[in-house]
Amino acid sequence: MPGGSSRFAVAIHVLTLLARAGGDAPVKSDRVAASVNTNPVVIRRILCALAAAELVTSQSGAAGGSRLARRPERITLRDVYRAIEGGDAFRLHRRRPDRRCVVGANIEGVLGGVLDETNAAVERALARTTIADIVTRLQPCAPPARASARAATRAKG
Amino acid sequence: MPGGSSRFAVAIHVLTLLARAGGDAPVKSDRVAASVNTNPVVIRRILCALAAAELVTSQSGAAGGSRLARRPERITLRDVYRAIEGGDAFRLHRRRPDRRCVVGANIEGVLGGVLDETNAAVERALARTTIADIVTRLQPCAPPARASARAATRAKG
DNA sequence: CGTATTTGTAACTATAATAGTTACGAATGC
DNA sequence: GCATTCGTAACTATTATAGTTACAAATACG
Repeated sequence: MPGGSSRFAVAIHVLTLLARAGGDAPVKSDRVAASVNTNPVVIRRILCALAAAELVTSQSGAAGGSRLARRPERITLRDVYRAIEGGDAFRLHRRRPDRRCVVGANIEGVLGGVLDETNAAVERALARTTIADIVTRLQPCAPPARASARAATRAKG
Repeated sequence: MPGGSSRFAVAIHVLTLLARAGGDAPVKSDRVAASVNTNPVVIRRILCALAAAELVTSQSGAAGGSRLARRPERITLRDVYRAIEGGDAFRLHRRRPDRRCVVGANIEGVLGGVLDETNAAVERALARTTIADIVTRLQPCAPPARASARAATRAKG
Protein backbone atom coordinates (compact mmCIF):
# COMPACT_ATOMS: atom_id res chain seq x y z
CA MET A 1 0.00 0.00 0.00
CA PRO A 2 2.84 2.40 -0.16
CA GLY A 3 2.07 5.02 -2.69
CA GLY A 4 -0.54 5.95 -0.16
CA SER A 5 -0.90 9.41 1.22
CA SER A 6 1.04 11.39 3.74
CA ARG A 7 -2.16 13.03 4.96
CA PHE A 8 -2.34 10.98 8.12
CA ALA A 9 1.16 12.03 9.13
CA VAL A 10 0.44 15.63 8.23
CA ALA A 11 -2.83 15.64 10.15
CA ILE A 12 -1.03 14.49 13.29
CA HIS A 13 1.57 17.18 12.73
CA VAL A 14 -1.19 19.80 12.43
CA LEU A 15 -2.95 18.66 15.58
CA THR A 16 0.32 18.60 17.47
CA LEU A 17 0.96 22.22 16.53
CA LEU A 18 -2.53 23.20 17.65
CA ALA A 19 -2.06 21.32 20.91
CA ARG A 20 1.18 23.13 21.59
CA ALA A 21 -0.48 26.46 20.86
CA GLY A 22 -2.58 25.70 23.90
CA GLY A 23 -5.93 26.81 22.51
CA ASP A 24 -5.52 30.41 23.62
CA ALA A 25 -5.12 31.89 20.16
CA PRO A 26 -6.19 30.26 16.89
CA VAL A 27 -3.35 29.14 14.62
CA LYS A 28 -3.37 30.26 10.99
CA SER A 29 -3.03 27.80 8.13
CA ASP A 30 -0.01 29.72 6.85
CA ARG A 31 1.86 29.16 10.05
CA VAL A 32 1.03 25.46 10.05
CA ALA A 33 2.01 25.19 6.40
CA ALA A 34 5.41 26.68 7.18
CA SER A 35 6.09 24.04 9.82
CA VAL A 36 4.87 21.19 7.61
CA ASN A 37 6.65 22.69 4.60
CA THR A 38 3.73 22.67 2.21
CA ASN A 39 1.04 24.92 0.78
CA PRO A 40 -1.59 26.45 3.11
CA VAL A 41 -4.38 25.06 0.96
CA VAL A 42 -3.16 21.53 1.58
CA ILE A 43 -3.32 22.28 5.29
CA ARG A 44 -6.76 23.82 5.06
CA ARG A 45 -8.05 20.74 3.27
CA ILE A 46 -6.83 18.57 6.10
CA LEU A 47 -8.18 20.97 8.71
CA CYS A 48 -11.49 20.76 6.93
CA ALA A 49 -11.57 16.98 7.33
CA LEU A 50 -10.57 17.31 10.97
CA ALA A 51 -13.32 19.88 11.52
CA ALA A 52 -15.88 17.52 9.95
CA ALA A 53 -14.81 14.95 12.54
CA GLU A 54 -15.13 17.58 15.25
CA LEU A 55 -11.49 17.41 16.23
CA VAL A 56 -10.82 21.09 15.47
CA THR A 57 -12.75 24.30 14.92
CA SER A 58 -11.82 27.01 12.49
CA GLN A 59 -12.77 30.61 12.03
CA SER A 60 -12.56 32.90 9.03
CA GLY A 61 -11.56 36.51 9.21
CA ALA A 62 -8.93 38.82 10.56
CA ALA A 63 -8.14 37.08 13.84
CA GLY A 64 -9.09 33.69 12.45
CA GLY A 65 -7.38 30.31 12.45
CA SER A 66 -7.90 26.87 13.94
CA ARG A 67 -7.77 25.35 17.38
CA LEU A 68 -8.46 21.97 18.95
CA ALA A 69 -12.08 21.18 19.66
CA ARG A 70 -11.05 18.98 22.63
CA ARG A 71 -8.15 18.60 24.93
CA PRO A 72 -5.24 16.72 23.30
CA GLU A 73 -5.57 13.89 25.84
CA ARG A 74 -8.94 13.16 24.31
CA ILE A 75 -7.86 12.95 20.68
CA THR A 76 -6.47 9.55 19.72
CA LEU A 77 -4.67 8.68 16.52
CA ARG A 78 -7.62 6.46 15.76
CA ASP A 79 -9.83 9.53 15.66
CA VAL A 80 -7.38 11.13 13.25
CA TYR A 81 -7.12 8.00 11.12
CA ARG A 82 -10.87 7.80 10.74
CA ALA A 83 -11.20 11.49 10.02
CA ILE A 84 -8.54 11.39 7.33
CA GLU A 85 -8.61 7.96 5.77
CA GLY A 86 -12.13 6.88 6.51
CA GLY A 87 -10.62 3.83 8.16
CA ASP A 88 -9.47 1.84 5.13
CA ALA A 89 -5.79 1.07 4.77
CA PHE A 90 -6.13 -1.89 2.43
CA ARG A 91 -7.43 -2.10 -1.08
CA LEU A 92 -9.03 -4.85 -3.12
CA HIS A 93 -8.67 -5.65 -6.83
CA ARG A 94 -8.62 -2.84 -9.34
CA ARG A 95 -10.72 -4.67 -11.89
CA ARG A 96 -13.36 -7.25 -11.05
CA PRO A 97 -12.00 -10.81 -11.01
CA ASP A 98 -13.53 -13.42 -13.31
CA ARG A 99 -16.83 -14.42 -11.73
CA ARG A 100 -16.93 -17.72 -13.62
CA CYS A 101 -14.00 -18.85 -11.48
CA VAL A 102 -14.81 -19.95 -7.93
CA VAL A 103 -11.85 -18.04 -6.61
CA GLY A 104 -12.55 -14.94 -8.67
CA ALA A 105 -16.20 -15.00 -7.71
CA ASN A 106 -15.63 -15.16 -3.98
CA ILE A 107 -12.21 -13.80 -3.18
CA GLU A 108 -13.35 -10.24 -2.73
CA GLY A 109 -15.87 -11.18 -0.11
CA VAL A 110 -13.44 -13.37 1.79
CA LEU A 111 -10.69 -10.78 1.62
CA GLY A 112 -13.08 -8.08 2.71
CA GLY A 113 -13.63 -9.94 5.96
CA VAL A 114 -9.95 -10.46 6.58
CA LEU A 115 -9.10 -6.85 5.82
CA ASP A 116 -11.88 -5.59 8.06
CA GLU A 117 -10.34 -7.53 10.92
CA THR A 118 -6.93 -6.16 10.04
CA ASN A 119 -8.26 -2.67 9.99
CA ALA A 120 -9.80 -3.19 13.40
CA ALA A 121 -6.35 -4.20 14.65
CA VAL A 122 -4.90 -1.02 13.18
CA GLU A 123 -7.51 1.04 14.94
CA ARG A 124 -6.94 -0.67 18.27
CA ALA A 125 -3.24 0.06 17.97
CA LEU A 126 -3.79 3.69 17.03
CA ALA A 127 -6.33 4.19 19.81
CA ARG A 128 -3.55 3.76 22.35
CA THR A 129 -1.77 6.98 21.44
CA THR A 130 -3.16 10.49 21.90
CA ILE A 131 -2.08 13.84 20.55
CA ALA A 132 -1.01 14.65 24.10
CA ASP A 133 1.33 11.64 23.98
CA ILE A 134 2.83 12.92 20.76
CA VAL A 135 3.40 16.34 22.29
CA THR A 136 5.10 14.74 25.27
CA ARG A 137 7.38 12.60 23.16
CA LEU A 138 8.38 15.46 20.91
CA GLN A 139 11.07 16.83 23.09
CA PRO A 140 11.17 16.71 26.85
CA CYS A 141 13.25 19.89 26.93
CA ALA A 142 10.95 22.09 24.85
CA PRO A 143 7.63 22.42 26.67
CA PRO A 144 4.52 23.80 24.92
CA ALA A 145 3.38 27.43 25.20
CA ARG A 146 1.33 27.01 28.37
CA ALA A 147 4.17 25.75 30.50
CA SER A 148 6.78 28.37 29.64
CA ALA A 149 6.08 31.36 27.45
CA ARG A 150 9.75 32.08 26.90
CA ALA A 151 10.73 28.57 25.87
CA ALA A 152 7.72 28.33 23.60
CA THR A 153 8.56 31.61 21.90
CA ARG A 154 12.11 30.53 21.28
CA ALA A 155 10.95 27.22 19.86
CA LYS A 156 7.91 28.43 17.94
CA GLY A 157 7.12 27.51 14.34
CA MET B 1 -3.34 5.42 2.47
CA PRO B 2 -5.89 4.50 -0.11
CA GLY B 3 -4.39 5.11 -3.46
CA GLY B 4 -2.19 2.27 -2.40
CA SER B 5 -1.82 -0.86 -4.43
CA SER B 6 -4.03 -3.83 -5.05
CA ARG B 7 -1.00 -6.09 -5.20
CA PHE B 8 -1.57 -7.56 -1.77
CA ALA B 9 -5.10 -8.61 -2.69
CA VAL B 10 -3.93 -9.96 -6.04
CA ALA B 11 -1.08 -11.89 -4.43
CA ILE B 12 -3.52 -13.63 -2.10
CA HIS B 13 -5.73 -14.39 -5.08
CA VAL B 14 -2.77 -15.91 -6.90
CA LEU B 15 -1.71 -18.06 -3.97
CA THR B 16 -5.27 -19.22 -3.47
CA LEU B 17 -5.42 -20.40 -7.06
CA LEU B 18 -2.14 -22.25 -6.66
CA ALA B 19 -3.35 -23.82 -3.43
CA ARG B 20 -6.49 -25.05 -5.12
CA ALA B 21 -4.45 -26.50 -7.97
CA GLY B 22 -3.05 -28.80 -5.31
CA GLY B 23 0.58 -28.65 -6.39
CA ASP B 24 0.27 -31.54 -8.83
CA ALA B 25 0.63 -29.47 -11.97
CA PRO B 26 2.17 -26.00 -12.24
CA VAL B 27 -0.27 -23.19 -13.03
CA LYS B 28 0.52 -20.84 -15.92
CA SER B 29 0.50 -17.08 -15.51
CA ASP B 30 -2.05 -16.78 -18.31
CA ARG B 31 -4.52 -18.89 -16.43
CA VAL B 32 -4.02 -16.90 -13.24
CA ALA B 33 -4.32 -13.64 -15.17
CA ALA B 34 -7.67 -14.74 -16.54
CA SER B 35 -9.06 -15.35 -13.07
CA VAL B 36 -7.68 -12.09 -11.70
CA ASN B 37 -8.74 -10.27 -14.88
CA THR B 38 -5.44 -8.63 -15.66
CA ASN B 39 -2.36 -8.99 -17.82
CA PRO B 40 -0.09 -12.04 -17.37
CA VAL B 41 2.94 -9.80 -16.90
CA VAL B 42 1.33 -8.20 -13.87
CA ILE B 43 0.86 -11.67 -12.44
CA ARG B 44 4.40 -12.73 -13.25
CA ARG B 45 5.74 -9.67 -11.45
CA ILE B 46 3.84 -10.64 -8.35
CA LEU B 47 4.88 -14.28 -8.67
CA CYS B 48 8.44 -13.06 -8.89
CA ALA B 49 8.12 -11.26 -5.54
CA LEU B 50 6.49 -14.33 -4.03
CA ALA B 51 9.31 -16.52 -5.36
CA ALA B 52 11.91 -14.20 -3.82
CA ALA B 53 10.14 -14.74 -0.49
CA GLU B 54 10.19 -18.49 -1.16
CA LEU B 55 6.42 -18.81 -1.12
CA VAL B 56 6.22 -20.18 -4.66
CA THR B 57 8.48 -21.74 -7.25
CA SER B 58 8.24 -21.15 -10.97
CA GLN B 59 9.53 -22.91 -14.01
CA SER B 60 10.11 -21.73 -17.55
CA GLY B 61 9.37 -23.78 -20.60
CA ALA B 62 6.75 -25.90 -22.20
CA ALA B 63 5.22 -27.53 -19.13
CA GLY B 64 6.11 -24.58 -16.95
CA GLY B 65 4.17 -22.50 -14.47
CA SER B 66 4.11 -21.84 -10.75
CA ARG B 67 3.24 -23.81 -7.66
CA LEU B 68 3.33 -23.27 -3.92
CA ALA B 69 6.68 -23.79 -2.25
CA ARG B 70 4.94 -24.89 0.99
CA ARG B 71 1.65 -26.27 2.06
CA PRO B 72 -1.07 -23.56 2.21
CA GLU B 73 -1.44 -24.08 5.95
CA ARG B 74 2.09 -22.80 6.33
CA ILE B 75 1.68 -19.57 4.35
CA THR B 76 0.22 -16.74 6.40
CA LEU B 77 -1.05 -13.44 5.07
CA ARG B 78 1.79 -11.86 7.00
CA ASP B 79 4.25 -13.73 4.79
CA VAL B 80 2.43 -12.40 1.75
CA TYR B 81 2.30 -8.88 3.13
CA ARG B 82 6.02 -8.83 3.74
CA ALA B 83 6.79 -10.35 0.37
CA ILE B 84 4.67 -7.80 -1.46
CA GLU B 85 4.72 -4.60 0.54
CA GLY B 86 7.92 -4.96 2.47
CA GLY B 87 5.87 -4.43 5.62
CA ASP B 88 5.12 -0.71 5.50
CA ALA B 89 1.53 0.41 5.31
CA PHE B 90 1.97 3.96 6.55
CA ARG B 91 3.87 6.84 5.09
CA LEU B 92 5.48 9.94 6.53
CA HIS B 93 5.68 13.47 5.14
CA ARG B 94 6.38 13.97 1.44
CA ARG B 95 8.67 16.92 1.97
CA ARG B 96 10.84 17.45 5.04
CA PRO B 97 9.12 19.52 7.74
CA ASP B 98 10.73 22.75 8.91
CA ARG B 99 13.55 21.74 11.21
CA ARG B 100 13.63 25.13 12.92
CA CYS B 101 10.28 24.23 14.48
CA VAL B 102 10.35 21.87 17.43
CA VAL B 103 7.43 19.97 16.03
CA GLY B 104 8.80 19.88 12.50
CA ALA B 105 12.20 18.80 13.73
CA ASN B 106 10.98 15.85 15.77
CA ILE B 107 7.63 14.73 14.46
CA GLU B 108 9.06 12.26 11.98
CA GLY B 109 10.98 10.42 14.63
CA VAL B 110 8.03 10.28 17.00
CA LEU B 111 5.64 9.19 14.26
CA GLY B 112 8.08 6.58 13.06
CA GLY B 113 7.86 4.87 16.42
CA VAL B 114 4.09 4.98 16.50
CA LEU B 115 3.76 3.67 12.96
CA ASP B 116 6.21 0.85 13.61
CA GLU B 117 4.01 -0.29 16.46
CA THR B 118 0.97 -0.01 14.25
CA ASN B 119 2.62 -2.04 11.56
CA ALA B 120 3.48 -4.71 14.10
CA ALA B 121 -0.21 -4.85 14.99
CA VAL B 122 -1.08 -5.27 11.31
CA GLU B 123 1.36 -8.14 11.02
CA ARG B 124 0.05 -9.86 14.12
CA ALA B 125 -3.46 -9.66 12.71
CA LEU B 126 -2.42 -10.97 9.30
CA ALA B 127 -0.38 -13.79 10.83
CA ARG B 128 -3.60 -15.33 12.08
CA THR B 129 -4.91 -16.22 8.63
CA THR B 130 -3.34 -18.69 6.22
CA ILE B 131 -3.88 -19.35 2.54
CA ALA B 132 -5.51 -22.60 3.60
CA ASP B 133 -8.04 -20.57 5.61
CA ILE B 134 -8.81 -18.47 2.56
CA VAL B 135 -9.36 -21.59 0.47
CA THR B 136 -11.71 -22.97 3.10
CA ARG B 137 -13.73 -19.78 3.33
CA LEU B 138 -14.06 -19.44 -0.41
CA GLN B 139 -16.99 -21.71 -0.84
CA PRO B 140 -17.84 -24.68 1.32
CA CYS B 141 -19.59 -26.36 -1.61
CA ALA B 142 -16.75 -26.13 -4.16
CA PRO B 143 -13.82 -28.13 -2.85
CA PRO B 144 -10.31 -27.82 -4.36
CA ALA B 145 -8.91 -30.25 -6.94
CA ARG B 146 -7.49 -32.77 -4.48
CA ALA B 147 -10.79 -33.52 -2.81
CA SER B 148 -12.91 -34.01 -5.91
CA ALA B 149 -11.51 -34.00 -9.40
CA ARG B 150 -14.91 -33.61 -11.01
CA ALA B 151 -16.06 -30.69 -8.92
CA ALA B 152 -12.73 -28.94 -9.38
CA THR B 153 -12.88 -29.37 -13.14
CA ARG B 154 -16.36 -27.95 -13.30
CA ALA B 155 -15.36 -24.99 -11.15
CA LYS B 156 -11.94 -24.39 -12.60
CA GLY B 157 -10.52 -21.00 -13.69
C1' DC C 1 -19.31 51.12 7.35
C1' DG C 2 -14.94 49.85 5.06
C1' DT C 3 -10.78 47.56 4.98
C1' DA C 4 -7.56 43.97 5.84
C1' DT C 5 -7.26 39.34 6.83
C1' DT C 6 -8.28 34.46 6.76
C1' DT C 7 -10.98 30.50 5.84
C1' DG C 8 -13.34 27.26 2.42
C1' DT C 9 -13.41 25.60 -2.00
C1' DA C 10 -13.13 25.25 -6.96
C1' DA C 11 -10.25 24.52 -10.80
C1' DC C 12 -6.29 23.55 -12.56
C1' DT C 13 -1.30 21.57 -13.00
C1' DA C 14 2.42 18.55 -11.42
C1' DT C 15 4.31 14.48 -9.49
C1' DA C 16 4.58 9.89 -8.49
C1' DA C 17 2.83 5.20 -7.92
C1' DT C 18 0.53 1.54 -9.92
C1' DA C 19 -1.19 -1.10 -13.58
C1' DG C 20 -1.26 -2.49 -18.29
C1' DT C 21 1.06 -3.59 -22.71
C1' DT C 22 4.46 -5.14 -26.08
C1' DA C 23 8.48 -7.38 -26.95
C1' DC C 24 12.08 -10.59 -26.57
C1' DG C 25 15.88 -13.50 -24.56
C1' DA C 26 16.46 -17.64 -21.79
C1' DA C 27 14.81 -21.90 -20.06
C1' DT C 28 12.67 -26.25 -20.74
C1' DG C 29 9.79 -30.31 -22.17
C1' DC C 30 8.69 -33.00 -26.03
C1' DG D 1 14.75 -28.22 -33.17
C1' DC D 2 10.43 -26.34 -31.91
C1' DA D 3 6.69 -24.78 -29.28
C1' DT D 4 5.88 -22.92 -24.96
C1' DT D 5 6.50 -20.30 -20.78
C1' DC D 6 8.89 -17.51 -17.57
C1' DG D 7 11.64 -13.20 -16.38
C1' DT D 8 12.31 -8.66 -17.41
C1' DA D 9 12.96 -4.37 -19.81
C1' DA D 10 10.80 -0.51 -21.80
C1' DC D 11 7.17 1.93 -22.64
C1' DT D 12 2.20 3.96 -22.08
C1' DA D 13 -2.00 4.67 -19.39
C1' DT D 14 -4.46 5.51 -15.30
C1' DT D 15 -5.11 7.16 -10.85
C1' DA D 16 -4.15 9.29 -6.44
C1' DT D 17 -1.96 12.76 -4.12
C1' DA D 18 0.08 17.09 -3.63
C1' DG D 19 0.77 21.73 -5.03
C1' DT D 20 -0.88 26.16 -6.95
C1' DT D 21 -3.81 30.10 -8.12
C1' DA D 22 -7.82 32.44 -7.50
C1' DC D 23 -11.78 34.21 -5.34
C1' DA D 24 -16.19 34.48 -2.54
C1' DA D 25 -17.70 34.56 2.24
C1' DA D 26 -16.74 35.46 6.98
C1' DT D 27 -14.97 38.32 10.55
C1' DA D 28 -12.22 41.55 13.51
C1' DC D 29 -11.12 46.13 14.09
C1' DG D 30 -10.59 50.85 13.39
